[in-house]
This record gives sequence, C-alpha cells and structure tokens, in this order.
Amino acid sequence: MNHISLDCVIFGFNNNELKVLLLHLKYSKEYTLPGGFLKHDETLEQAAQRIVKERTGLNNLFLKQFKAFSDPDRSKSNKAIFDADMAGTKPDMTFFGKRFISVGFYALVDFRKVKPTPDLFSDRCDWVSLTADVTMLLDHKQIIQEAISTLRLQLNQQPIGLKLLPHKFTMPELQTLYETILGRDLDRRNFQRKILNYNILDKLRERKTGGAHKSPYFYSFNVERYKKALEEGLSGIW
Amino acid sequence: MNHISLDCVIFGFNNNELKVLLLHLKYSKEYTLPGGFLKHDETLEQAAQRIVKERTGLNNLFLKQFKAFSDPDRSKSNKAIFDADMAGTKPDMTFFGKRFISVGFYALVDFRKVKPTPDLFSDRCDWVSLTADVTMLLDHKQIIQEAISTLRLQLNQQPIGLKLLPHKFTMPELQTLYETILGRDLDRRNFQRKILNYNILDKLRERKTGGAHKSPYFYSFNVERYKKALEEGLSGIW
DNA sequence: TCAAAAGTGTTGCAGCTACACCCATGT
DNA sequence: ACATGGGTGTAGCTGCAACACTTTTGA
Repeated sequence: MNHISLDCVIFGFNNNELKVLLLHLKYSKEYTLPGGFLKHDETLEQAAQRIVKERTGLNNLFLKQFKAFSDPDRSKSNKAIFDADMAGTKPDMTFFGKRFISVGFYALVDFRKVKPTPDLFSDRCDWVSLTADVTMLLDHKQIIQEAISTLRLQLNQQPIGLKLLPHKFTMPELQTLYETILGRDLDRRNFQRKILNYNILDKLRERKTGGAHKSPYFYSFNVERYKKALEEGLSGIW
Repeated sequence: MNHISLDCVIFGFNNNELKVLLLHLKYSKEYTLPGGFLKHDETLEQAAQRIVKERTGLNNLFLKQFKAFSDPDRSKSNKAIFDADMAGTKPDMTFFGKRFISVGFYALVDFRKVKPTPDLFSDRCDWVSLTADVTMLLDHKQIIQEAISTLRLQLNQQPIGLKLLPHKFTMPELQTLYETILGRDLDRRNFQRKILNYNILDKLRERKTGGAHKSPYFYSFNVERYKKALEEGLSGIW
C-alpha cells in the first residue's frame, strides 16, 4: 500500500537564464518542488497538469514524466516536516507516516505567461535560477538535476526551444538556452548555421531594439516543420 | 491510495532475433509481462531485480525504468482476470478491485544464461520474438513498444550491446542487434568501420565455425573503454 | 569614437555514404 | 564449383570546427 505523489520541475527561461519555479515553505524556510498527490480516476499526466496549473495558472502545458523516485528513505523525513508545518491543523498523521513514491515530471513554460502562485504551506512561489545556491527539501535538488539531465538527452527529440521561448526570440537567446541545457559553450556562427539548416526557424523582418550594441533579428519557430523534424530527431550531437 | 505494480520487459537476443521473456497465463491463454508488486522497504529497482530473478534465475541484471503507466482504465479488467484465475484460492478481492499504477522496466540479459521459470498463474515462460504475433494481456503490447522506443533512443547512452550479447559475438550478430533495435538496415561495411572506430571492441583471434560460408571473427567488448565512451555518449546518429 | 555584440563568409579536415573486390566455407 | 556471406579498401561528398572581418548600436 503506497501513496503516489508527483513532483514537477517547471522550467522557464528569462534574462538568459534557465529557472525553476519553486515554493518557499513557511515553516522550514526551504524551497520545494511543486507537487501533490494522484487522485482517483486521474492519470499521472492529468495530475501533473493540475498541479502545474495551480502554481502557474496555465493549462495544457508541455509535460514529461522522467522518473519515479522510490527510495524508502526519501519520505522518512516527510513526517517531521509535516508534523511541524501542519501543527494545529489536525492532519491525518497516519497518512504522512507512510511511504511515498514520487513520479518526477518536467514542464516547459513560457516564463512571461506564468503567474506564480504559492500554496497553503508556502509563503512564496519564486523563479529560482539554476545557478542560485538555495536550500531545498529532501532530495529535490537531485530531482532537479535528473530533470536537467533528461532535458539534455532529449534536446534533439523534444520541442524544448519551442516550449521555453516566447513566440519571438533572437538567435543569441536560443543559443544561450542551448548552452545552458548542455552546460557548455557553443560557437556562435556554427550554432546559427546548424540550427538554420534544420529549416525549423522563420526569420522575421523585425529586430530586437533597446539593448546596447547591434540589434539582433527576431526568429520564431515554424511549428509544422519543427514537429516534423523532431519525429526523426534532429541529427547530430551538440 | 494506490497500488504500485511493476512490469518488466526482459530482452534477450538469440538466433539473430530480439526476444522478450513472457509468461503464458493458464486461464486466459494470453501472454503477459512478468510483473509484481512493490513491497515495503524496497525500491522500485530492487523490486524489479527480484521479479526478474524469479523468472530468469539471474541476479544483478541491467535494469532501467522507462515509464509509469497510470491510465485508470488500464487496471479495470484486472479484476475479472484475477477473479477467474484465482478461483478457489481465496485471494483478497478488494485488493484486485483497486487501481494500479505500473512502472515499466526493461532488462537486458544474456539469452543463454536464462532459465525461464513460470509463476503460479502461468503454465509457461517463453522467449517470444518481437515479430511474433501473439495475444497479450491488457496494454502489455504497448508497454513493449514503449520499451523498444526507449531502447532505440538510448542505444548510444546505454551498454545495450554489452548486456544483450554473450561474451563472444560476431560482427554480423552485433549488426543485426543494432538493426533490430533501430528497425532499419545498416550498411555492413560502414557499420563495422564505425563501431570499430569507437575502440570499444576487442577482436579475438578465434573465429566462429559451424555456419555455412566464411567464418566470422569473434569480438568482445572492452568493458573499460565501453563504459568510458558511454559516459559521453557514442556520437553520431545511426 | 569606441567597445561590445551581431551578421556573414571561408577553409580544412573528419567522417559518413555508397560503392567493389577478394576470400573462405559448407553444400 | 559455386553460392553465400564475411573481410577489407576507396572515392567523393557533406558537414562540422575553427577561424576573421564587417556592421550596427548605445554609451
């Protein structure tokens, strides 16, 4: 008899940084991944959509299961945390004393469309940069790491850029996204040529103004061609 | 309150065919994936090892989680099946009436080392070729398909050849394995050159005799170099 | 006017594709 | 002897890596 929970790693891209949407717990002052429990007559995917919607206000997001976490020790510290957190609310303690299996999902969202919303146990809901060094609940840091590894492996199979970037974006922005996910630098010129060769981008006439220096062109994904290209996987290794 | 089950897709390679180890149910005459339930104080990975050991006799196999299946409709037909199957054995029927979440694992085993062992509900435990058209329980056919898709995507990240082939194997055997997983033919000469360039194979002096025609050399994996190469992923797309 | 970022072009090399030829073995 | 499969070699092309130069912009 086990309880199934979900943890969602919600990725957004802003200010040339990859960020994760986290809840800040009132009691323990730690950050935690948005999560929840699987309801009856709900698939894991539906539960993940529900959870992400509650935190972001967005429906129908791009979501992917990446791993089930089942170490019996994972949930042992749960009880203590919830004991304190829910003091006075008379929770069902037998529930939290039990064991949890958690299925990890990652979500890719358009940063600008999200309205971060805290839940009952948290005082804030923040975008936290991956480079930020914050304290996190349990093994949530590892879960985020696993999510990024998965992202990296699936970069050529999933519409990662399409889902993370706004409709219009510049080539340097796209490159930074790829560099962040891959964890290494790419040659600006080779990157541009390679990605353009896939024929999945439309170059717009418009340029991005306001920044210092030469203004870059905007691009947007040609969704049809992108989806088609992904079916075979974008060849080559970055 | 959910029950967690596991389904294991156990792959073996024999007679130049990729095969899956399946149980043949006494009652329904259908094939089913070896599976079981998660016990307390057991990780999913440990449970999978236990289940695979019961069917194959082998310990410590290469096992990988690939997806959790959670459609509420999946398990509805379970009750009927087990009602009939366990008639007279007084099982806990409330148990089987409940909902199941199943975590899919795939295992890669050396065909020749396996002793297929049926369980209580089955009269046989057979290696079934992927090309064979057999009737399978519930969505088990799709689960196998998902396992193969995963295999294909991970061909360059996981030691798939190493785990599926016997210690000594020939180049044509290795090629057939790759072709089966990828679902398409590869050029014999280019395949050989490419795989040899990875420097992960040791060519043995010995040749395979007994077949008609020219006898091919045996090769074996250089485990050390293979593991090392996989850390970065074998570059290139097949 | 200058520094920094962005657009564009070129060259060489590596690796893949698509082939052909020879060799060995059981029938 | 011969059909079939396995070992080895090569030519051409593609595409990537590693580069430099010019253009645009705000400060």
